[in-house]
Order: sequence, then C-alpha cells, then structure tokens
Amino acid sequence: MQPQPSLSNRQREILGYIEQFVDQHNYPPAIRQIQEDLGISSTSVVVYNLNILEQRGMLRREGKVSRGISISKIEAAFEANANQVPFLGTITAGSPLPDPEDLSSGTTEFIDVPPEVVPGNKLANVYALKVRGYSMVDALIADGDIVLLRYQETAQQGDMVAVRIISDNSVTLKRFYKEGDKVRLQPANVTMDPIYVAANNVRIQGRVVGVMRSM
Amino acid sequence: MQPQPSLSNRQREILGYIEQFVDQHNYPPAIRQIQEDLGISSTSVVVYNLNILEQRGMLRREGKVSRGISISKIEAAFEANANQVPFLGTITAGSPLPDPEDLSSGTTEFIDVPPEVVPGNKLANVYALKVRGYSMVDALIADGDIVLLRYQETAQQGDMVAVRIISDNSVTLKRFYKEGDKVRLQPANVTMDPIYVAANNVRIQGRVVGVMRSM
DNA sequence: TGTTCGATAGAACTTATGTTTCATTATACC
DNA sequence: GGTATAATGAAACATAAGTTCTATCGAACA
Repeated sequence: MQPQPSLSNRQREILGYIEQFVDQHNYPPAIRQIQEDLGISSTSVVVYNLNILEQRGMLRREGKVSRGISISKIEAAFEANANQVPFLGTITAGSPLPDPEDLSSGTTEFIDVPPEVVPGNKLANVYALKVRGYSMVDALIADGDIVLLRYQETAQQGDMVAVRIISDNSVTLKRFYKEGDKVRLQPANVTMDPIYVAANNVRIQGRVVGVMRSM
Repeated sequence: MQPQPSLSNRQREILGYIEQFVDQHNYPPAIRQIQEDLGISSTSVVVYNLNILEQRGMLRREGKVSRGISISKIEAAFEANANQVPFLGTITAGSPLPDPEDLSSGTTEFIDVPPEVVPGNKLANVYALKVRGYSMVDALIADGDIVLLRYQETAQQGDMVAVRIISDNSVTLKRFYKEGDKVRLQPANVTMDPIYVAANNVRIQGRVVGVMRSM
C-alpha cells in the first residue's frame, strides 16, 4: 500500500458515493446519477474528477460503457484481506521462520482471523503459525493449534513469544523471562525444563495474541 | 433456501454468464452483450428470459437502467455469511441457551469463523458460545474462549458437548459419558468432580468442533 | 387439422448515458 | 496586476442500451 495521493474533497465524495451505490445496488452508478445526487452542476465535472480518480488508481473505467465504473481491485483486495493474516507455516525446532518483513513474496498463504480473536482489528504485523508439539499445553495451546503472533522484537517478562535461537537456527514457542544477560525460555508444560540462552543469542519473532483450534 | 424452480438451459446459461461477467468486470453486462456473447438472435429473447429469471427470484432488475441487473441478494448474502455462525451468548450455569433452531430471529449476532477452524467449511448448524469458567482447562479451553459447537442431539462417549440439565434449567460444557441409564458429565479439570444425572434429564445441545481465543 | 402456448426472431423506437467542446470561474504564483 | 493552471458550467452530440411490437416456429393437445 503506497501513500495515499492527495484527493480533493469532491473526489473523495465521489468515490464514497460510488462505493455506497455499488454496495446498495450491486451495479455502478451512471455519471448523471453521481452528478445529480451529489448536486454537481455538470456531468463534465464528474467526468473530470473520475478521470483523476482513475489516474490515481482509485477506480477503473471502461470507456463508452454505461456504468462502466469499477472500484479499483486494489482496494477490493485490501478489503477482502482486511481480516486475513499471512500463514507462515509450522513452528517447530529446526525449521526457521521466514522473516515476517519479507512477506511480500507472492506465494504466502493467508488465513482468516475473526475480529473477536484479535480485538481492535489491529492485524498489522500479525501472522499465523501452526503449532507442532505439546510444549505449551499448560498455556492451553496444543499440537495442531493455530497461533496468531504480532511481530515485535521485544517482550515483557512472561510473555508468550516465538523466539529464534540463533546458534541453533531454531524457532520455538515459549514464555520469555530475561534474567540478567541470559534469557530463560520456559515451556508451559510441567514435564519440560526451561532453556537458558545468552540474551544476544535469541531473537524475538513475535508475541502470541490469539489461538484458534479445530477439533 | 427453497427448492430450485426449473430453469431452462438458456436461463441457466444466461445466469451463469451474468455471474461470470460481474465477477470479471465488477459491473453487470448489458442485454446486448448477453445476447451477442451467448449467440442469441435477439435482445427480446434475452429480455424474455431475464423476466423469467427475475420472477423466479434469481436476479433483480431495475427498469430502464443500463446494466441494472443484480444477482439476487439471497445468494450474495449467503456468500457473505458463508463463514459466519450465530453467536448465542455465554455458556454458564443458569442461563439456558436459546434453541439453535430458532436462530431466525433477526437480532442474533454473528461471528466470523476461519475455514481452518471448521474444516470442510461445514458450518451448517454450527454456533458459537463464549466460555465462562475453568471447568474445561484440562481440555485446553479457558475462561473467555469462544467455542464453536455443531448442533446435535446425540453424542459419542467422551465427546465434549454442551448439555442442558433439564431439572436445573442450566447448560454447561462437559465431556459426555453414558453409563447405563445415567449420564456422567465430566469436567476437564482435575479439581472438579463429575456430575451424574438421569439420561432423560439431559439434552445435548451440540458438540464442540472448534475453539478460538484472544489474548 | 387447427388451436394454444412457450420460446424465438427481427426490427423499430425511445432514452439513458458517456463524450466533447467551449466558455467561465477559482486558485496559485511571479 | 497578470498569467498559468486547476476546477467548474452549460449545452450539444453520439450512441449504448432498455423497451416494445409483431411475426414466426415448434411442441403439446383436443
């Protein structure tokens, strides 16, 4: 998503009208309809602004076609993806995660996230992983669960985070405790022991913000 | 969804063309476009069949409006709600659930369910409840979690189900075990004891098929 | 065979709708 | 102020596209 080019009030108004109209009628408005409903004096003004909107990539038009306006796919795609996050695979020792920064590579899978699971719908920098293993059962996370993580490189004491242990080149899900210049990675499973690593040997990959399970 | 009224081949063809066209262009086709692309001899034939399709409720038309065709809202609404299930409140002792049958009442809330959580996307008869209490922690379900249940009146041994205890008029989440003419309702929490009730005193309200948690 | 009726054709008619031209008014800038 | 440029107005134009009328065709049927 690039920075929004500046739009005039009128352009924003027209764009909004079109969106609303399509939403309501399932077909786009005619130029004269835009003109009349927005109280614009002339169709040429509408055309003028539509052309600008098209140049700006906000919509597409089919010449000479009645109602040949379609709201730009970009926006539609964005809206459709509004509650999706990239699914980056399984979190298991040995298989390092790709850096969430380079999600741009086209082939990433996406999965839907209900707003109830990530309140405020702040899905920026959130990604999903499928959990392998039972190291977090005491935190009510089981094998096969899908965890949602918000990417962040720091953590509070006790946060449940995905951490990469650099020397191992492995990534696991653990509770995070900083203890001096060491870090204790605590499994949430009474049968498992914590791991201690040098602070500069770990890199936090994100904090767990949600869980989804299928049964 | 009522039984599909019989459509002629031509009508099906036209309907399919419109759907595809809208999908591709984001605006509906003109009558002449339908005519030409489907190799129909006259626009009046298209009109004739469109009228029938409209009577059948397969689409809606706006008279005199270019491209004033919109695929019936029924379908659109269905598609939009394809991954939503009714959210019927909190599951706590004392507050009986409304019968999932009468979901039709307009005011029901809906929540999104990612296909990953209910595989096969078989969302028929699935509803959601928010869990109150910790009786299921050992089954990795905590207070505040949202559980997805598929409505069914029977259960297998050990299934996690929502059951109504008729005499109590209460509903809880438990594991279900039939033992003779009694039923054992087993909390998944070592600190809690099972409940025994007469088999004819319980009514199963659904089986847990998924869990979602926000943190 | 002739009648009825659903489906199709062809064509003319009307108008809804995009396009274009040119004049006019605001806005900014030197 | 004067000039360039953006934004607006008004109207005429061209045509894309819905409507309608009437004729024809084929199948079902008495």
